[in-house]
Amino acid sequence: MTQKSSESPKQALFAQFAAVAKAVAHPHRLALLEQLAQGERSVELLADRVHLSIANASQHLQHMRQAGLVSGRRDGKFVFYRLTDDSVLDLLAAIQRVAERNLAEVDRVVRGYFNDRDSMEPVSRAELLERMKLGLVTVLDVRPADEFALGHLPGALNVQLGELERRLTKLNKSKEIVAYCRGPYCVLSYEAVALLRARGFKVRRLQDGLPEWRAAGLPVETTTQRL
Amino acid sequence: MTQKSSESPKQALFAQFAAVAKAVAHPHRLALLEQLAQGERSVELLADRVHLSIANASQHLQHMRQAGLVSGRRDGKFVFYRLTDDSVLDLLAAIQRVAERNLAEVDRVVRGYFNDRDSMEPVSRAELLERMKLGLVTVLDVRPADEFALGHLPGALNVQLGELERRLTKLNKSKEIVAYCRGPYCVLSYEAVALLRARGFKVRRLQDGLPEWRAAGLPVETTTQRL
DNA sequence: CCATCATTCAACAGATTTATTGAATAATGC
DNA sequence: GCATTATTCAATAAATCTGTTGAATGATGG
Repeated sequence: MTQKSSESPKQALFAQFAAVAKAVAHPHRLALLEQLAQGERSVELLADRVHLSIANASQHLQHMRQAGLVSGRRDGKFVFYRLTDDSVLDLLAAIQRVAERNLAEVDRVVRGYFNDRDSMEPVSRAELLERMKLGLVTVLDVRPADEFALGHLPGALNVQLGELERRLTKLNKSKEIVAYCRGPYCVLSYEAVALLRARGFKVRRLQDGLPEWRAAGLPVETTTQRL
Repeated sequence: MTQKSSESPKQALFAQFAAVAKAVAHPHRLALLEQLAQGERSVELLADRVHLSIANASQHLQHMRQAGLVSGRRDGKFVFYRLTDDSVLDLLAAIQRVAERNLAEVDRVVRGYFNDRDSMEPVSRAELLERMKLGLVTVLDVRPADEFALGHLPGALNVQLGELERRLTKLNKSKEIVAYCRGPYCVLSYEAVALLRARGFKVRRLQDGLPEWRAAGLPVETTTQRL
């Protein structure tokens, strides 16, 4: 982590860039970052969500802090971590894109969710915006209620995965549904799409999650609006 | 590298994404990728440029191939590697951006090249295009001649770092100079800017390198045009 | 088919990373 | 001050990653 200044500047730069890459190169850390993409979180909550021991989560967070990916703020007994920058979201999205395009294995995993690969094409932000204006789509937010309450796409319905089946009848079968959830990594939306499609709905998922939507300066609602 | 299918799909995805990140999380591999961003290269040439043993370079390349970052093609005795996809360029650029924004250490290294930090602001592709049309800038390509011959920005001058000082007098001091070289990581352009600025020229560097320019679908010249 | 060259493979030691444990620090409320 | 809670630190063992070496493979040309 500490760099020798004896190296050539070029090598020193590469070493620094590699340090950034290393900081995201671990499944647990990616999971932590996905959580943090939703907003500030305490160490305890993060550890719980990602199923890590507190000490381990703390260690990973510190590692990422050293690399400049996250920063921590102490408030009373708690330390709240957050992403330092929107550029971190870009990085996560870039990793996902490379993985999706290049890795047969990701394909295999994703295919487990979908019968028909072609129709899993995600909807871009721009396309969704346009179709929302025309009233053509039902926007579905599949995140937990507390995250939804803190901000969601305008007019979105919040239905968690577990409740989805029960509430199916209330969904308009003629409108296309667009599901979204967290960051670039959220798998909930994949699962929701798979479930709804199996029931005959026309569903796609949003390319990115809420953090990217927010980062793009698009409108976010905070009022709860339930099915 | 090989993944247990016993994991939850979510964990499996994270593991795959982490594998991609790991594949770029090493200074030597970043150096190799920078070379590959210029175009196909044989293992031997890569090993030489990055100062690695052949076996070591081969190992790193295979590692990256497994992660889907590069792909190899055999032609006679040689194996030529190339980036599988433009999405890899995005990933490299994203890493650099995070590092530049967040890491004090990168700052320190870069500052070693520049006296005056504010004026090191890079020029965006769009801005450069516009100023090129208006004839306001001299575009300077500081890559080796062979790379230049294979493609460069329209009207660019090719002067390598070593020759730069000798050819100074032929540069128009009233026009702004924009220097560029390889990918997002190329340090040559930083050095060129530092040198020229020390001589009183008005210089900035292009935000990205040639690969990004090409990937954006912008025009590339192949005729050699010398100072 | 043999010699040569480019690349890959296999095996090993050395270095780095990770998860776990238990102790240390920091802030709070009584 | 003292007990409690949240987080960090330190030490350790297990796992993984790196670079080197020398041998194996694949392709070419005589």
